Amino acid sequence: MKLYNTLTREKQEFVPLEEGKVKMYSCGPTVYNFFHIGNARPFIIFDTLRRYLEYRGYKVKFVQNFTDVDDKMIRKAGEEGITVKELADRYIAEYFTDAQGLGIEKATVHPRATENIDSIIALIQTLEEKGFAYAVDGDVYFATKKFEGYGKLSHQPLEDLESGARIGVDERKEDPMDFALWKAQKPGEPAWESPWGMGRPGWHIECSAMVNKFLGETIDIHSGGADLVFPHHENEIAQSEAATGKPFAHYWLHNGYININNQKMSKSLGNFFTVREVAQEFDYEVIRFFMLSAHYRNPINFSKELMESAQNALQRMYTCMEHLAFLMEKGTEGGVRAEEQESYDRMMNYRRKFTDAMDDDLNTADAISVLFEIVRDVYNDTSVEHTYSKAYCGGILDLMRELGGVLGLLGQEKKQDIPAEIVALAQQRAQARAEKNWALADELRDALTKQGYQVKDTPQGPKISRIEA
RNA sequence: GGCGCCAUAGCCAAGUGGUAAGGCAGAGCUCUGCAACAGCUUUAUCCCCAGUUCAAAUCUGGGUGGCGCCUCCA
Repeated sequence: MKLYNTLTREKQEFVPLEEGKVKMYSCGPTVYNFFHIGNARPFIIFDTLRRYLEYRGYKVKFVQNFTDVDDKMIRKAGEEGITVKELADRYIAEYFTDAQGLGIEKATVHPRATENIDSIIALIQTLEEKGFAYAVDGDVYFATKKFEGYGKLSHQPLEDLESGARIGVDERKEDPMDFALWKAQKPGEPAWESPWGMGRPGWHIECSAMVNKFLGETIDIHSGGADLVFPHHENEIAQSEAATGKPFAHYWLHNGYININNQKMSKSLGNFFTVREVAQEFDYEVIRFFMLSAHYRNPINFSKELMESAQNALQRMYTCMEHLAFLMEKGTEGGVRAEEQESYDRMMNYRRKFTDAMDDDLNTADAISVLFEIVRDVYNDTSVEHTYSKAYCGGILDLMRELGGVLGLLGQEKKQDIPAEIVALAQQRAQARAEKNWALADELRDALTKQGYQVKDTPQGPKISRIEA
């Protein structure tokens, strides 16, 4: 499998540190609000990477943190008149609601910054002892000039970063590029005891500390949004490698942005959508499908039209699965028949095409197109008028579930619970139709509609479904 | 100023040296009591110019047009 590594700027064959195992860390959300669709992209992408690695047989240890104390948290908690912890608890719960909807599996560990203060302090102390950090008035800063590799991820020499810096220079810092590891407490802020007095961790240090605590000094894959390359990930490398003297992460993966009308999504432009609000109009799965329908490193636009397009595309897959399920139900026992074998083998070969796509830097767009090729082949090779073996139909259906499952899709084959009286009405209508009593049939359909159900006469017989509000 | 990305049909989007995947929408057709569903068919020479090559969307150079990072940010 090849992965594009931001560190080397090329696609590289993935070789884990330890055979058969993968240690992976992804930067999680700051839990001060519902997460938006821009946040959702890395969650979905790297969940998919994790699923694929597991599909390939790797044992994956995946860690994703929650940043549960920072300036935004403190401000929001103040606005709402609750504690930072209450705010964090609330939005961590909301995170899991949306994440579950999106088919994002729980990480092996979801550490919270505030529950790992000890590790954070220990790491800062190590940096201080080794001369990479200095304390000023209860703040502690990382001395970027002391770390030789600074800039290797963003491929920018320190001088260039400095000359481009637009930040207001804090006079107490030895260098404009130095960043805070520990921040002294300000009145009313949550704080923890430390060798430098009461305070709280800076943003970057928590990831370094938690990677080290839960995964070790060197990990395989570190991922996040493209905007984290600098300064966040650059700083993580500096902190971790300065402390351990060892490589921090072998592969750095970054996903592209989501834009709204080619504009970056941002609060100041007011053009952002939370996953929660989009999910009111579209299924969570549509959001996931949309995210995976382009390569993860490309920027993508978000719009209602594109979501509708994704919704219809996804429906095509489910319809095909229903078609297969119908054929299977009336299928014959025993194995795949001789006359089905060629078709069956051809279908199974798509598995290889699918993994080839995924092996190529997680080309989910191509992988999805393979699924559609299967759909087309299914319709070419089968018809509701014929009978096939259960093994043949079921085999293809399972293949679609298997490959869809790798993408975290196609797991929603819904069996709607239709009340018995509704089913009875539909049966009466079917009877009326059989007797060509169209008037009665239409009357019964109206009755069903009144009760909130619609019936469609498909080649597989009448299909009842609840009318969505 | 430094570093980088992108430009493929109405829309979305793969492909990155061998003669343009896939999806959505549209159109036509099949099916059909009606309605709806569903299926099939169908739509491009790849931003422009020059070059390398037997062969380029794919490589090189030059344009043009978008965008991002360098500041909290997924």
